[in-house]
Amino acid sequence: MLAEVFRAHGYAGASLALIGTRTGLGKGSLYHAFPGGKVEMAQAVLDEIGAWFEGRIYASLRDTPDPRAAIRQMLAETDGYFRSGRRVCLVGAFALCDERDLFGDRIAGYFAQWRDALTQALRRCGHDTKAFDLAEDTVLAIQGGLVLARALDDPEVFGRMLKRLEWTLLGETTARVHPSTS
Amino acid sequence: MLAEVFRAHGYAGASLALIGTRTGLGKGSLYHAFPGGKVEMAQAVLDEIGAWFEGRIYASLRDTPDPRAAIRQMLAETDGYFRSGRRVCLVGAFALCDERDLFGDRIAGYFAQWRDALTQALRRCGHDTKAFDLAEDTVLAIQGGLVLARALDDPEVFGRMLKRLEWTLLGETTARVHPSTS
DNA sequence: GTCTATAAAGCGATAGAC
DNA sequence: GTCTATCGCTTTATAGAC
Repeated sequence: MLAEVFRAHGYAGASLALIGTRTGLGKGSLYHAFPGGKVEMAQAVLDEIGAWFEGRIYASLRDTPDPRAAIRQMLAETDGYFRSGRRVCLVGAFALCDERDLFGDRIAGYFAQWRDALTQALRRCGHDTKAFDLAEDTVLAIQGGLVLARALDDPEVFGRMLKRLEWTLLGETTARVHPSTS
Repeated sequence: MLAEVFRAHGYAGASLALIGTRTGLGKGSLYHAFPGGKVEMAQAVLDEIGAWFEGRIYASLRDTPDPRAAIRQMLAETDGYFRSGRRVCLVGAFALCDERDLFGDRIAGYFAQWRDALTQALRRCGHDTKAFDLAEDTVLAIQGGLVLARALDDPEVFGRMLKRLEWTLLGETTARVHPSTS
């Protein structure tokens, strides 16, 4: 709920008045829950997002005995989380415009953990030397897909990108066919 | 100059006081030059950016007799424009956080023109059916590279992404060797 | 714990002198 | 064309009643 206000309006655009309206709480209640004010609210949201990705995506990528299944799960969870391109990545948005300095460590951690967990999974399913490059390119493409989908107001950009990722990460030893080559 | 203030602080964060300081002009002068206020200033900046890319990148991609040279030029100009990953894409930032509705047509136009011009160039050098997908993936990767480079505070992310693009777009029929496979 | 009232500062924008 | 002064509004944050 709190996260959605930041997602929809950005850090600067999410005024306390707006947050109060959307959460149904007065400023007194908000400052009681978050004595640090707006900065602490955003930090809590970023921590919540980080925990969600850790539990649903990163952990499996690092630990599962079936890395290919974990990668497939990553793509499916990513599609669901970002509502197939209709939802913005709050961490990416904070990195670009809003005071990156305030949340720099959390922003960097979110992306570094994703990249490193995916690198591990890729190493365990054949992509030895290319694992890091492939992981970096994947995390980066997801962010770019969200930017482009929103800029063009066309969520299908995001879906096409995920399909290409599926092919790149899993397709070469799978029965699946790349959509652009079928 | 005006563009740099928006780039560094976002639309919401670029207050008129800050703009006045950086440009060395008072509010009176600013409103004389831009009667529409802050919205008109941002529109002028977006138009200036659009014209720059049209002249330096899009036009060559569409019209040159040597599409491979135009693509190489695109990669070089892109690297230079974004200062090898140290500079943010204002259009991408506006698309994500700041009032996208105010500048939606300019934002969509920027990316659509880039994608379509690149599609034309790719069609003329062998990538027939894959040209659109490849162009979309390229534009998207550049944006993602900027997000990730800034999030991780590591400009080299952008350079590695450009190298991979060079390989994907031009490498297969060229003597160049992909850095991650050499 | 939640509310209202309010403080102090910053915002975009305007008016008018020069 | 550039400036200063100012308007009206919104912002974050606090104080204190209940």
